[in-house]
Amino acid sequence: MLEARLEQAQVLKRVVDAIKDLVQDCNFDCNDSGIALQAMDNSHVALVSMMLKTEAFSPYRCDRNIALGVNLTSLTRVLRAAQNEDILTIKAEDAPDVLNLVFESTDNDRISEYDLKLMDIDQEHLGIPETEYAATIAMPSSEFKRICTDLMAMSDSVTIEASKDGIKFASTGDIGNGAVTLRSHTNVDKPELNVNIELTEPVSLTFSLKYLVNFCKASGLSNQVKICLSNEVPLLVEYNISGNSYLRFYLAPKIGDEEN
Amino acid sequence: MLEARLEQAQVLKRVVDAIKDLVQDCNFDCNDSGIALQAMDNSHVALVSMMLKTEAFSPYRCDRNIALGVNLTSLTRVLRAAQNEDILTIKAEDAPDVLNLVFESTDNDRISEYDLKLMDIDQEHLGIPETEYAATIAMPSSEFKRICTDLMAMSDSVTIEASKDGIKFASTGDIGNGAVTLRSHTNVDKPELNVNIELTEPVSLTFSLKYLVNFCKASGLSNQVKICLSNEVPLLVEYNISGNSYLRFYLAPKIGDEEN
DNA sequence: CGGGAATATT
DNA sequence: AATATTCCCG
Repeated sequence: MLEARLEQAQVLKRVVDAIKDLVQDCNFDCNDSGIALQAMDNSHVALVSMMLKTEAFSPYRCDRNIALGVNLTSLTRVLRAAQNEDILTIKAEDAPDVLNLVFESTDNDRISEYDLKLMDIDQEHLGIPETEYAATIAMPSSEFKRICTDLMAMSDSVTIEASKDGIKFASTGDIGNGAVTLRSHTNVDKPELNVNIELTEPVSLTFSLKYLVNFCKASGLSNQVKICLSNEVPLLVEYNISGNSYLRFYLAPKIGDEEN
Repeated sequence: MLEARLEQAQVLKRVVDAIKDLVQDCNFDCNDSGIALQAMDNSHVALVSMMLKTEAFSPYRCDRNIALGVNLTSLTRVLRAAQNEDILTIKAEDAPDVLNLVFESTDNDRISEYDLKLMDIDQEHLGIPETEYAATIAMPSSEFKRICTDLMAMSDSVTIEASKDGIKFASTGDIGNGAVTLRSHTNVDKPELNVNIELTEPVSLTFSLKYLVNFCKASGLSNQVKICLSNEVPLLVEYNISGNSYLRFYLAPKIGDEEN
């Protein structure tokens, strides 16, 4: 059986909220190293990869590998009933029909318990190759969110250009064009504001802003976001969750002249 | 060429926000004394007049007269990308296709740069006669805003009556009627709360509240608002911006029995 | 003063 | 349901 206790229900709420518009149904793959999720969006342009390691839970117990096939819309509905500060325990049998979620409020004596029906989902197994990226940018997640929503006002696409001078997000649209440029920046007092750019070669790629804005729903998970780019390869946007856990989004670049 | 640096992007954000629902497209007329804007609303009931003198900028440079024809909805979209505390520099060539806006964040190393496409707009040149008003009222802009929104709950119109006793805003509607009366009032400690009434003869005029509520979006520009009235003449509502700069709204009175 | 959250609205 | 606005916290 599976039993995993999450100190902050918020973490799962945010994860699910950030991916529910991309993926309708998906498996939560549970084993003795934690809970993983991988799924492509309907149009097969974006890929979501979540890993919640055992350390994210206390305690964590998973006797054998289970795939929990969940409808994310239903899960969202259930999670809406959890306060952000609630303690969330998820449980499932070894061959489960339902996923059991228990919310305990920290302050008052309320316990909410939900059973969510599970479904069988075909595993389209997704091998994600480890890539050495030409450019790796770490920046405040709020800043990335701001840039994406701001540029969304100009266009559907953004060209991300990483060079030794910095990283430039640029969009061109009907009413004009816009660009935001960031330089590496280290703030000793507030490391969460750091902008760090590591570059082996210059990169310039164009992406759909709609997807990027969607990814940014995960901003609450972490102060910082990591953006990895290489030519001809999907962009990686990564939010770290306590410890080695993470929520990653991959997005294929637009090619050719789509970049208007 | 034009190059004008505004210490606080907020000022332009607020100006544009206050007029964008009245005017869709208008010229920013730039010359060596500053940047001016005059436009009537679609129904030709209200007139907006903005003047940003050179002193509002540092530095300010304008080699020759330029009319920058701007779609205010597009400009609003671009300005939304500016933080209130950003330093805003606007630039244009002598015969420009685009207006260039640069936002520099004060703290971190972000530079956002936007080009907004310009359009040709026919100058309907508006001579605004200098008027000696029968009544001139200065009051806190927040107070004026409150009165207008409160009375909006009763009616579409407000009758403003200035007499030696004070100024009275009165509305009559289906559910009843309401009136707010202010007297001159000097507060030594907090001059921004002053109410000052200067009167050469009593005045009573009726105006559309919808427009007045709209004008009040400019309240953030100044603690005080100046309201000038004369019989048979448009109302003037003026917000001062640092120095001699201002945002003025003119509104024709309702006539006859429309005043319900 | 700015950002996030909660709320009201379309 | 998504967005715009307002309130409150950091």
